[in-house]
Amino acid sequence: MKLKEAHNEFIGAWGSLGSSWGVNRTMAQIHALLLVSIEPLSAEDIMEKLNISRGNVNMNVRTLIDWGLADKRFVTGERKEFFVAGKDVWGMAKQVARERKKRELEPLQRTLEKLKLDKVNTPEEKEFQSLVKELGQFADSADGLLGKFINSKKNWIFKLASKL
Amino acid sequence: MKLKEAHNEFIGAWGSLGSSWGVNRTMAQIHALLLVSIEPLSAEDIMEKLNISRGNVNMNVRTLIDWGLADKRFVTGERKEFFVAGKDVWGMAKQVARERKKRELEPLQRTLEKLKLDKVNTPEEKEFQSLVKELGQFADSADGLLGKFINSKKNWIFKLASKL
DNA sequence: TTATAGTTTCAGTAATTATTGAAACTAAAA
DNA sequence: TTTTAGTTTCAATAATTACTGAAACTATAA
Repeated sequence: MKLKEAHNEFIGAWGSLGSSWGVNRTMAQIHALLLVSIEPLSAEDIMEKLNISRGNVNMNVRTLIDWGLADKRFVTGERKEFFVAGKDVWGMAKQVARERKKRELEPLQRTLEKLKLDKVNTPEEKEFQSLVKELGQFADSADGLLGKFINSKKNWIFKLASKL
Repeated sequence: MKLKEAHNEFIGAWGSLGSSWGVNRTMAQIHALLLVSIEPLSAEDIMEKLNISRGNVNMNVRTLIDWGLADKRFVTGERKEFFVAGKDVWGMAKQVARERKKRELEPLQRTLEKLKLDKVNTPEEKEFQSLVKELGQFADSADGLLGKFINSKKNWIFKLASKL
């Protein structure tokens, strides 16, 4: 496979995977494009290569920056902004985990927290209470585990995987 | 908080959380409704309580069954089908993990597998190759870890979380 | 058989989410 | 200042995804 071809495959795949990972297609494609580019790219470069509008590039690049997956880069002698993606897969995975923890796990925990019944007498009330409690315990463990992951050093996951 | 109120909160929350968990809102709401019901519910019960159409109930209940999150239940003396959700949070989490592994991780692994370059000479080619390799290693570890989780016994996650 | 109760499918429609493109904005340089 | 290069925002529109409702189907009972 030629490099160009592989790049395109990769960008396409990353884009369509993005949707199942909770990231929109364009954002994922821009990320992929930045990942495979050695040189920083300008908004225009991205517009051209992916055939998308300036507004779209702007919004999604901003989100990538918010997620910590890309950075602005000023190139000497150039007035416009350029962008690069962090090439460190480990750091990338941690950033994604951090975002998902925030968007998926934490709202669940907050909601469960609120669901306290006035009284717990009937079997239905008891069952509900224990459901909420179990879900809460589970969410807390998952949260703790993700937290460890996010603050871990490189290779943690490898070590962990081999330890089990 | 009254039981009814708590039920509604829970159903609403589970539904809106569903979307960020990659499950559509109705499917998540049906799941929540079944979770809080002691009695098995018929398609009609679900239609009424959630104000949705028969077709919608049917499709989403089927998906819940496919995911292993709900089961058909025949009630003696009744001709129609009733549905229940597994109340075991642990089993539920494993099912969700299994689905997400299938939908999110495995396609990534398959794609990365294909991205082999003919030759690796230029710095760009080298960088691309190492990116793909790193992603692959990472995906494999994550896959392994999830696999362990899916086949694990209850409390594995608690033990794991406390071990770290 | 035919009637009846219940389930499934799917074309059309509605709701949601992503994208465009042009106008408003900001800042550097002439 | 004014001009020019570049960035950001957002209303309008397109694309995607979910839902409805009615018709087709299946199975039991009269």
